[in-house]
Amino acid sequence: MKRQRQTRITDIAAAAGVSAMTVSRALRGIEGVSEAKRAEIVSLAKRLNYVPDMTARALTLANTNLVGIALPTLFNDVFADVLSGMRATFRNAGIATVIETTDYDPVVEAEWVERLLSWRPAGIVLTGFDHLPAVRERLAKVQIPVVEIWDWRPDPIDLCVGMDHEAAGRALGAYVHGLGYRRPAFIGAIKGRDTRAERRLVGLSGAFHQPLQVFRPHQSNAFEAGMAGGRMMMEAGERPDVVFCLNDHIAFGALMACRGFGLNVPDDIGIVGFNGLPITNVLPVELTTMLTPRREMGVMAARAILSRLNGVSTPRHRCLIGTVVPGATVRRQ
Amino acid sequence: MKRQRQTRITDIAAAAGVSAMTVSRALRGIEGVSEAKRAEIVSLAKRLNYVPDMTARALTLANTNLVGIALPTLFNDVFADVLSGMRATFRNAGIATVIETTDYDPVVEAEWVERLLSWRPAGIVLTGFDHLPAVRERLAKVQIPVVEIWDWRPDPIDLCVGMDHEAAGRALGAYVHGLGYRRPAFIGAIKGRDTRAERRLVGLSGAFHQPLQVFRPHQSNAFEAGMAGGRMMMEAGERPDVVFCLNDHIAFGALMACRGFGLNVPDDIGIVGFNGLPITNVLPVELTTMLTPRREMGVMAARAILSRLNGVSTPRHRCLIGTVVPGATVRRQ
DNA sequence: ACAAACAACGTTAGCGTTAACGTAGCTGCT
DNA sequence: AGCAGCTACGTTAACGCTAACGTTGTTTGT
Repeated sequence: MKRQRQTRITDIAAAAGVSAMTVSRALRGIEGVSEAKRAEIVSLAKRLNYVPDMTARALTLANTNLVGIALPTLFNDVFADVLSGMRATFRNAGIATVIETTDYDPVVEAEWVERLLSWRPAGIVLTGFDHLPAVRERLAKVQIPVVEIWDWRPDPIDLCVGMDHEAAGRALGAYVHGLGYRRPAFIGAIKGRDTRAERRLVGLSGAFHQPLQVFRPHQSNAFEAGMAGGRMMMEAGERPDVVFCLNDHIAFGALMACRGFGLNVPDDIGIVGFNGLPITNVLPVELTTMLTPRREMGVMAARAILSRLNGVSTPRHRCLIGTVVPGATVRRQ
Repeated sequence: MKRQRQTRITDIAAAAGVSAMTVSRALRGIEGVSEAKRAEIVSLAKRLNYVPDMTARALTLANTNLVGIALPTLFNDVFADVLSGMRATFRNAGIATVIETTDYDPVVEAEWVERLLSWRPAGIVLTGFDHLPAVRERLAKVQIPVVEIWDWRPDPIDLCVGMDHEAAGRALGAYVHGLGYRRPAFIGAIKGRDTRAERRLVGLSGAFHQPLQVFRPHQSNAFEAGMAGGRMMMEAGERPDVVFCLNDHIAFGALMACRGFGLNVPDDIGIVGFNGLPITNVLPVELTTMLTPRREMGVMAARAILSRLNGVSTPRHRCLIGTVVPGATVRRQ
């Protein structure tokens, strides 16, 4: 369906009896137009329902104020938090954001990157480091700032603001190991989907000097996955004395599953979450977890891009750290 | 910062020794190019890292494949569900989506609409009916499909796919009233923020033939708001016999608060949620709630826009309904 | 054998906007 | 008076791409 012809800048120019350039200047607030004429043009533009055409503007300026952001999912307050900080920062800088969810699929991400690039974005934010080689190559060649967030690796495409999840797992594991737990388990998701979680698992193993017993429910919802994982754990042979969960929502589901089986937390089994989401503040028992600097991460990622856009130098790496939140779902020394 | 000069279609044309038009045809898969030449051009485009420029394409075609979607928040699985259905449908139709969150602020929405319109979108999706008059006027004039979702009203700007929240409240209230409850309360959010919730409240009052005792915690997180609301309720004078919550997450928080005060649910007090989110499947006691057709709503909203774009006639209104989920947080007859 | 039909291209012009440059008229100074 | 320096505009060309139309060479039908 062909779009209806919109009011153009020349229509206003004709109506006002001036040149298109004067209208352009007037509407953009650029000097070189008398105040009387500017007021007249602005009111005329409003009356004629004029809407500037960014596609044309982008064409002449060879530049847009768009930043694309790829996240794995929106069904996770973690990314909503990151996004919130990021968008607020970009908005204050007059930059519009375009969001995409990849559902943890690098192919979806790759297709999105191609689509996005064709809109000439000013910057790109990607979650994690699991990209197709083609994406890395493409973005390495394009001269626009790229930030990889949430995860942390030594070799970002361009910039990186994230967490060392292996170190986080190690820190959290060390804390719990220090409390005397010796038979750890892990409830996660489908193998290989969430690489960050897998790396935390590596860190946990390191802290316990042994591999963890791993349960991988396939439910897509975190609460349900947690409950299913908890049940798998109950029905497994050897019962662990503590279970680390991919995130707090899974931990909550696991907690409910354990209670359903008549187990006492933390006396019979310890439960540990990850992220420190608000739900932990309303649980019947305070969840032991690790608070992650999500909003801050979003803000810093946005600032990194803004620095690049303004030609200010910015460190290639930013490695933030989480904070262990001692709770009552593990027995304390 | 001026963007680096990208490979243009004419660069490829020069390299291949053909005209720009032939390259354009070859890359878009339009007939009129021999297979041999097309293959050569495609491989050349890849080698030269060519990225088509949508801003230029949109300019000539006076058309984009973008649909803008405004949602109040992403910190709510309801909208994540709606969005999921909508994006999947649009994606299958080859349409890209641009998301914005308004944080329930009509002013933010209005600013976004202006920004979006300047990108010449093919369609617009708005949540609810709380728009600035200027937005209604603007969108009524623009000849692009607009769908208002989630809520339902007789006078949409263009199209409407939603729920009659007053009727939903009445239905849910009638069910609970029928169970013998007579002193209803409501835990919501800041007054006037979520208009749909307010209209459900109206429906509830209707079903009970009396106004509800209303508690409005100010916490932004739903879990925390629920717990705070529950506490407010405990500390209030007259104790209700049943409390309706704005959504399931608030209901969970309220449930925890009630338990914290030593109350038994449902014997001492009934608790009712809204939406039927997955968390209800892992709660220690099955939550009485109303299941809302969120994903379906997203799919239908997207289809409505697609119909318009394809010139197919589509009904102006679509009114979906929720389903009462009888749970164990109210005593059953 | 010759026109008609067709496939495979090329040419032109235009989409709406803005950077860069040009120009007219006025002001103030010597 | 004459000129520099300013303000307030206008003109031109270009951004990258594609619709519409034009052109060439080849095939097909009779």
